Amino acid sequence: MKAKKTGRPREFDKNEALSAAMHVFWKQGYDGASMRDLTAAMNISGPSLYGVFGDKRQLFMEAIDFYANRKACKPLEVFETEPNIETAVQKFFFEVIEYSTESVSGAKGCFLSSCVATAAGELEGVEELLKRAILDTDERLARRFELEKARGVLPDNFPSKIRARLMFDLRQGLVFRARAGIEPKFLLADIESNVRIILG
Amino acid sequence: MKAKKTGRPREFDKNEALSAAMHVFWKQGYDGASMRDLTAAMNISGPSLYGVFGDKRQLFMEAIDFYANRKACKPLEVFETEPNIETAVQKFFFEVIEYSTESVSGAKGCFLSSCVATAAGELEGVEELLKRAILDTDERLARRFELEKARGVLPDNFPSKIRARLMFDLRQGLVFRARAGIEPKFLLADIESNVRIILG
DNA sequence: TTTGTTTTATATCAATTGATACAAAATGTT
DNA sequence: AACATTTTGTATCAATTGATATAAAACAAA
Repeated sequence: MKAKKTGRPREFDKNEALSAAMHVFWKQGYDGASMRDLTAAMNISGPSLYGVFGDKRQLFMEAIDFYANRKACKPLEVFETEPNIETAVQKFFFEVIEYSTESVSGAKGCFLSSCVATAAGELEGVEELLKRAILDTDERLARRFELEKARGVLPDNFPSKIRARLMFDLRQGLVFRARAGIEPKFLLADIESNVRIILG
Repeated sequence: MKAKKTGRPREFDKNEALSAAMHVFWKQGYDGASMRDLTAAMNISGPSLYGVFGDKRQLFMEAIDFYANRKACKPLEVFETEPNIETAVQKFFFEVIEYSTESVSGAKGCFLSSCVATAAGELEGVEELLKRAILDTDERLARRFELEKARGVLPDNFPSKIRARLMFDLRQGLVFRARAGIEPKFLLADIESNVRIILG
């Protein structure tokens, strides 16, 4: 698959560098993240960055793709693997709160909503990537609901697509509040009512 | 109230300038909006801007205050004045979709979520302003529900606060989707189900 | 008119921005 | 060994950034 290349071998892992870059963007925004901030966090030199990623915009686009397609967002993963649907919805929200409030990397909220959404206003091509990420997520969520309908757990008239969008939008509210510094305990308090709204 | 001042009179309206600045921030983000972008849109010179607002950060903070406290956000206004509660909720979402998708100023989405939320990650004092704006909105929404309970329109056990947060979070989902370029017709399609979820 | 005060306009500052030129270093190929 | 290719590190570029110095302009008070 990966052709052995000639020339001096790269001394860093591309995905690790991408992840580091994503967290800088996540915390500081696209314009707020300088190339020096980025190279420092990625632990590579300027020319190395440009050599691999092209320029700042392309690095950003790859970071979005990394987040949306490669990283395997944990809330979604949990939602798809937890056997019981009610628990799955619970855990989904729990994981959302977990990752949007942990300030280990200093980046609160959600990469898509706190960073990519802002950049969508001025950076060519970003809006389309964001739109695709949203619609894909809607569909992944709906797919699980459909599965539960087929298994007879959810009623036949369960509106999977509407509830999937609802679930995603509620997530949006959570990460927004997290970004604003509202404490996790307040966010956790609404999980149960959210679950009832989505499944009920 | 406003003492007559000596010296050369100001040649521009502060609120108009603030509104213009807000729309630039809205579209381009805090870091993406240069002082030159701002002065051009506000139609004032650099030194005038600094003379009145101090610096870029203070201008931004005033823009947030302008949006949250002075501007009288139209969706909220409509929600509070429409007599019928069901229609009020409908119109609230309709207005949200209206202002977040109209690209007259080129700024889609919501100022708070597409711009302020990003800046909250790095600009001192912004997170607190954002938090206050969210909690205040929660309360304004809940107040209307409480009013309807007192009037006997909503049942006594109606969970006003929870539904207020739910309503605000659904709004968050809408403006996020709007920012991503999802067409208004798709957003409008979910209004009815949103209304039923909030009041039902 | 004179004085004091505030705003305006021009011009420009030092610092930071995204991005490169260049040569040395490290590999595969011949 | 000699060559081609790719990456790395240093040093630096022109352009843009947020912010000012300066003096003329426009007002009120004396």
